[in-house]
Amino acid sequence: MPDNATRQPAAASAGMSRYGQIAAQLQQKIVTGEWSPGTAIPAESALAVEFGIALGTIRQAIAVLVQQGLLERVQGKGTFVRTGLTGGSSAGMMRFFRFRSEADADAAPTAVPRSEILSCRSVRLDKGMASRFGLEAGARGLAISRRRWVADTPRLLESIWLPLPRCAALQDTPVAEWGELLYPLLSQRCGITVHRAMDEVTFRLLDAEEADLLALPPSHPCALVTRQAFDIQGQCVEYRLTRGDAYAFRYTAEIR
Amino acid sequence: MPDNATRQPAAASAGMSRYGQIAAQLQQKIVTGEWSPGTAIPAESALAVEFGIALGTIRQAIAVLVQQGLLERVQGKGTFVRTGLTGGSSAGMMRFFRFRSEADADAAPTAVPRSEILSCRSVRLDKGMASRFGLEAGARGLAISRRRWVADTPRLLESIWLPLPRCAALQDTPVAEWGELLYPLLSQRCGITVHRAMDEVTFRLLDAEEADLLALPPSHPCALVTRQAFDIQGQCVEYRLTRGDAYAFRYTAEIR
DNA sequence: TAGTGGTCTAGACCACTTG
DNA sequence: AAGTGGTCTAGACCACTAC
Repeated sequence: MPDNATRQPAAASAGMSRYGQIAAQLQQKIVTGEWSPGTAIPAESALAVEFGIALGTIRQAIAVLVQQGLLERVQGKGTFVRTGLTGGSSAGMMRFFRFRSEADADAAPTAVPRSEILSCRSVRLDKGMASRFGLEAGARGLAISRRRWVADTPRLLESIWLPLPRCAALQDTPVAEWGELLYPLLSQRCGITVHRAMDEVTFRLLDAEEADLLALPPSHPCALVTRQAFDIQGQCVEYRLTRGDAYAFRYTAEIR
Repeated sequence: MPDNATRQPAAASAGMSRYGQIAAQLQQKIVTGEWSPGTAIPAESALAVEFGIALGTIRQAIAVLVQQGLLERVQGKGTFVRTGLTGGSSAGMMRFFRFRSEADADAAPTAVPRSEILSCRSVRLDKGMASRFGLEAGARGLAISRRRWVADTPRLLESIWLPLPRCAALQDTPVAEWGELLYPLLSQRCGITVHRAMDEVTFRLLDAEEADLLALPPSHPCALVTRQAFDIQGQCVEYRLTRGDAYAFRYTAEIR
């Protein structure tokens, strides 16, 4: 067996297992974009040769990144860098709400809501929002107001903030061409991959303007979902507030 | 290498990998109680000999059950059958609510609320509840009403149903000896291990009686958590409705 | 048919826990 | 010192996917 010390040049090998070090190196290739989302990484056998380790060890390293959601294995085809979140039913707001069309009682699983951009303008970010995006106080961002419809009824109200140098391309895109989902747009226009998001749910009453836009009575109760989305480097790329009828809120969680 | 056909007697080996079959057999030993919660299972080497397979294969089988939450590995000590849920902060209702004492603003992480049993009586279960518990229509169950306090303030109202032959031992235990948590009680008195639970959250308004018990105004908004808890065999062993002030509701979820 | 990941073996040595 | 799980090797064959 070759000597370990000659194999690990100067990496961050402090108390880390071999496959842990390899996993970190693979993660670097993904985060830096050397391996881009959707593409296949080299075969296990090739990587084993490249790193000078056994097949089982490179498999263990890959397993770590699969667990983290960075890679995806497909039998017979290869191992692929995962595409970011789409904002569809699994990651989108519809997993928090169950809206019924007025017609049928327990309707079909609700599809992606139609998006109506109410406003989109460049604003100066307050200190908290700027630091969230890793910008200096006073930096600018994009503030978007969006209303989402399900079957001819306004259902969700969203206030979205995006960091501005990164998302400038959105300003050059007519809102008519935005489509229904934000994340595919961020990917295509700004090269931003949303890899992870944190949602926090609380409860309050609608103010007069919100109630009007949602066609609900003033002071109607609403669920408020606060989302922070992060790219593959762990940088926050979106802050969003979503309001929807509290009586349509329905969320299921499994414990252990 | 020994012949495979001689090694797998008559198990459910239909299209299943070797470690998958072994995992199923280990799961049987846990579910049937041959290996009880909290105890160590035989060492990997012993199991490898017992099943006539390589160490790596038994490790893969164990990994499956660890992933399922049935086993827990501890380096240097052994592999243990996991103890059930406790209903503490990780699995309990406090992960849905953030109550503040009136004194200090952003207080310490709230501990387990004190439990006050309002009533506990044997009732006839309706058809839905009975079938949930795997009982025939008209079977009996235990209906418990419980109020939970955090620092001298009533905060949560719970209605709990339990299947009756299984939980009969609770009727012989004075409520003064119940303690603050239900699941340890179920474990000690009835031998029931709660292994998994499903929570569903919705919003509605408190009725007059509920509001009175929670010292809140009538028609105050509340979060309603509906829980079904299951034992290690997958049998439902608890149905619970929990109501708490909607303004204290706060839940965080990570996506991907 | 060639290439991929999936399964499995039979060893070895290491790190941690316990008596 | 003995026993446990954790890591790693260097092979083998199988199942699936593509061309």
